[in-house]
Amino acid sequence: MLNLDLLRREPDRVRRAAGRRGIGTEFVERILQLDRDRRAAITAVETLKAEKNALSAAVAKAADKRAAAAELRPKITQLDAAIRVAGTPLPAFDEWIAAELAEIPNLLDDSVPDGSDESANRLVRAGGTPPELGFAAKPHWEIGERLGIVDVERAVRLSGTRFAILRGPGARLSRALVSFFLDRAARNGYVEINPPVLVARSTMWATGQLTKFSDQMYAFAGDDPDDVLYLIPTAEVPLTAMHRDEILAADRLPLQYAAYTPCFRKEAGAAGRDTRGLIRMHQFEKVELVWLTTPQRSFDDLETLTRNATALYEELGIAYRVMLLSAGDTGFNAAKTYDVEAWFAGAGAYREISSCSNCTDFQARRTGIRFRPEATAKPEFVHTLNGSGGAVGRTFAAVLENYQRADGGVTVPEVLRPYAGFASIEPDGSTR
RNA sequence: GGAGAGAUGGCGGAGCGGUUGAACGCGGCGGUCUUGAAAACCGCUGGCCCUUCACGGGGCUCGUGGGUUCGAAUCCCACUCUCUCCUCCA
Repeated sequence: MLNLDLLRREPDRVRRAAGRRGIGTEFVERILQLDRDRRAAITAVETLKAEKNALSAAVAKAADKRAAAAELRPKITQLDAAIRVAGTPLPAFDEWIAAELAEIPNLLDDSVPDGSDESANRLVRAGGTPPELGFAAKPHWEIGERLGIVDVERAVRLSGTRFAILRGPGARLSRALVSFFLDRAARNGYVEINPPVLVARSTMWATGQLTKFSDQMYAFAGDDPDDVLYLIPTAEVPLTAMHRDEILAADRLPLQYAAYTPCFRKEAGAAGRDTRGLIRMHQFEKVELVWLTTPQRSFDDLETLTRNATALYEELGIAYRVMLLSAGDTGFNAAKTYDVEAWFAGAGAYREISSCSNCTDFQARRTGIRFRPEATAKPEFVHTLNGSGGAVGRTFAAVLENYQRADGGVTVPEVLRPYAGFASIEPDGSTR
């Protein structure tokens, strides 16, 4: 949610940002007008209330309270009526303004390049080199099925499309990735969290997901319509909302959290995209990294977070590149986003594997997470960052594609061997 | 699912319906003392909103929403949440 104060002070800045994202700017004047009307109403109500309070105080001070009260009653009755009339439009103003404000995406950072879509994303850096396989690379689903470690057919029987079963060494390799990711997160100072994956509606709203992923989320309706629980589309939701409505001590910042969770997305609107393989699932696992930090350092922290993500692929020996998303491609909550893309030999392309964003104070304002810069200072909103520190399914797929051998077997990247307990998956599905 | 208890500031914990936005303690900040620190002592210390260049002024806020009253943290109603016990369960 944007700061109304900012919109009052720098409406042009808000208009410019909205323009860069390719959305209309009429809302700015609409909100400013509502805000003017609202403030006029507040002033009117409060003047009347002050008058009334003064009368009550006079009663409290009077020697004969009963008599004083009786004498002032008509005047107070009159004021009550005036207060009611003057205050009537207030809740409506608040609602309208909040509703308008809730629909505005975050302001973009100046470093975000112009552009309406991913074609304008800017390459920031790249690491590693795609492997020279010397034979026709297969897509991961073919490798996985041939080895008997990925079973899509039976998963479809259980749950429908966009589900997969990992089996034997496949399941084990996947678990090895999880341990590897979590160990690296711990090494980088993240506190591991095991959060609920089912959260209340208010939590979803607070983290800005109801606008962003509203048609993406699975929900369980209870008997009561308000009694709804959502399956998280990312652990960003519980990790960020954990400190909801808190005022954090400045010396506790930054807080760094890592959580390994399943994630659930309907993938509405992705019909026909990535229908094969493990890239786009209704249920997938990842390790999510979240920072709660200060405005002074949040953009530096975004660099650190992004490096935490890319370091994983360096260790795994998988080529990657970092893209700075253009204005039009940057998500609702984010002021700036880097996508980390890993090389997929079977696809012969880089595919998104982590998305690291600085949401500045945008989510914190909705979530009510603040900190006190100095012991005596007023609380300020924290800045929140999030990014995946290991997408399990996609990385699993990338390992199969980049480490496939001519004979159909797969070599396990060095760093994963201690976790997996084997160094390769042989063509017959055995491990070695 | 059944029964009971409770919700007050960063934390703990008081609070006859009337200058109580809230005693007291802890914590935090500032000061005195000290070479420095500790201890001791003194002072300050919730949040949100409107208004003001500023000083300041005003309003709201004791889980949430209503009600009674000239006046509610204190009385009434509803809701939400938390805790304890029982039941069930990985």
